[in-house]
Amino acid sequence: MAKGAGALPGWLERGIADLFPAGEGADPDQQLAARLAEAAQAGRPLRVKLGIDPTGSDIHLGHSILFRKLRAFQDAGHTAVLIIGDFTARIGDPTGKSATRVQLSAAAVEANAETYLLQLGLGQDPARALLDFETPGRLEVRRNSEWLATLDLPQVIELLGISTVGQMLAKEDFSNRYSGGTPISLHEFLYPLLQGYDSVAIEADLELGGTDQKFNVAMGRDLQRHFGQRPQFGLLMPILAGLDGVQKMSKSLGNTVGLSEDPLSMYSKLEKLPDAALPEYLTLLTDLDLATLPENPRERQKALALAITAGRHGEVAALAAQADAATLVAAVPGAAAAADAEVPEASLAAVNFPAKAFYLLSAVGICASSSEARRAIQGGGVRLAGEKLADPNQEFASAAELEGRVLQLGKKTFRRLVLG
RNA sequence: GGGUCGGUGCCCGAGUGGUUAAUGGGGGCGGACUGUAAAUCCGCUGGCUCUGCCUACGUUGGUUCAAAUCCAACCCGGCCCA
Repeated sequence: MAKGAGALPGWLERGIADLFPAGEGADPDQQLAARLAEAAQAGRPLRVKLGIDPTGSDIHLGHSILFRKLRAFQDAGHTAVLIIGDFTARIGDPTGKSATRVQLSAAAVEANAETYLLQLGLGQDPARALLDFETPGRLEVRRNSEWLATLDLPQVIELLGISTVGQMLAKEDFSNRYSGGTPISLHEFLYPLLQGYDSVAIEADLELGGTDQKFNVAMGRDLQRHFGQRPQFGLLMPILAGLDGVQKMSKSLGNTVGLSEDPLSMYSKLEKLPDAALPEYLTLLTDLDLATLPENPRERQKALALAITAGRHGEVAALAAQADAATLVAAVPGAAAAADAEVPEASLAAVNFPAKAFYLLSAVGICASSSEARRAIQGGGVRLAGEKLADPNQEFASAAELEGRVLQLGKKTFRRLVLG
């Protein structure tokens, strides 16, 4: 657990990877607990900064741990300042990237920002929303183009003067790339400075981030000091491992659970999470008390999947997903079971009949290509209404004979064929 | 800007004129096993309504019966020098 987290409330301390500074004594500039006490006494909520880079459009569970922590601050009466990095997204955060990021257009960034806010719960039932959009004073949404777009060259040079090449190269990512011979564009050096300047612009008391953000958060402290402000605290959360339990959760690695996924896919992905990742997931993504959970890892997987699914979709939907997942997976060869369960539908409308089996699979979208479908069938991984398909060239004369039947690929992909 | 090395399929990485859709590894998918997992073993892994036809080795041209492999120009990157 983080150093110096002694007198902190449980909601704050849960799951954190790092908190700094964490000095001794009761100095409100060195001890977050003291700062919280000071704020409570003055009746002034802390300003808790979280920056998001609107570069992708789907929020997944990995992102949500920061939002959960931010929400916890909101619920404790503090002000969440959500910064949409619409300006910095156009530079591209080099963090964790082996290569220079593509710069995004302003329009694309804006579109992404909109979908982000919707996924965070803008206009949603506050009970299910990730952030509290409703309570006055609990949320500010800012775009950093507000203050970054108008910086002039002398100001930029001032920012550049605050750090040194040595400091930049000390950042793990930059040093890896530098020593590994991967290009680093000069403008990438600006990113940590601009993110740090965000803290100045909004007068942050604390910045939330993943552990990969330590450098940037620390930079914010330097900049605030330079501009005569009290430096913020840095609160870092672990980077969530993906469903493989090894690599970080990332869309490009295909090991994510999206917040907007349907209950069944969310549940079924989570209930087979590798054992090693369970404690982390339970701590970071649920409020469950680990001490009271059953020891059996299988039971824990279920509890995890149920809790997270219920958080997004409600208890009823989560329980239904659990039941469906059980029927679908348990009864692999049994078609009858799968026939009752909630299964995503696939339309036969785009299929030209007569249709050969491999073509059907691709036309219906269950396989990415017809060649892939052919292989899947030859590999013995495809079932129609429970019957294994043996011949990729098997022909189906009309949609009528397929309607209502369940097409299955592997153990977990099911599609009910419908006419529409 | 000069010198030099290099750009191969999702990724890494072999291949330096001819059964090459292109060795191998990783990843992914499927099968067996299992706790629905992990580990392990096996198979598949460019596209196409596919007994055949397309498109592929940075880009564009060229040499050749034949090129990822040779030549030229260009684009992109590493390193060294400025």
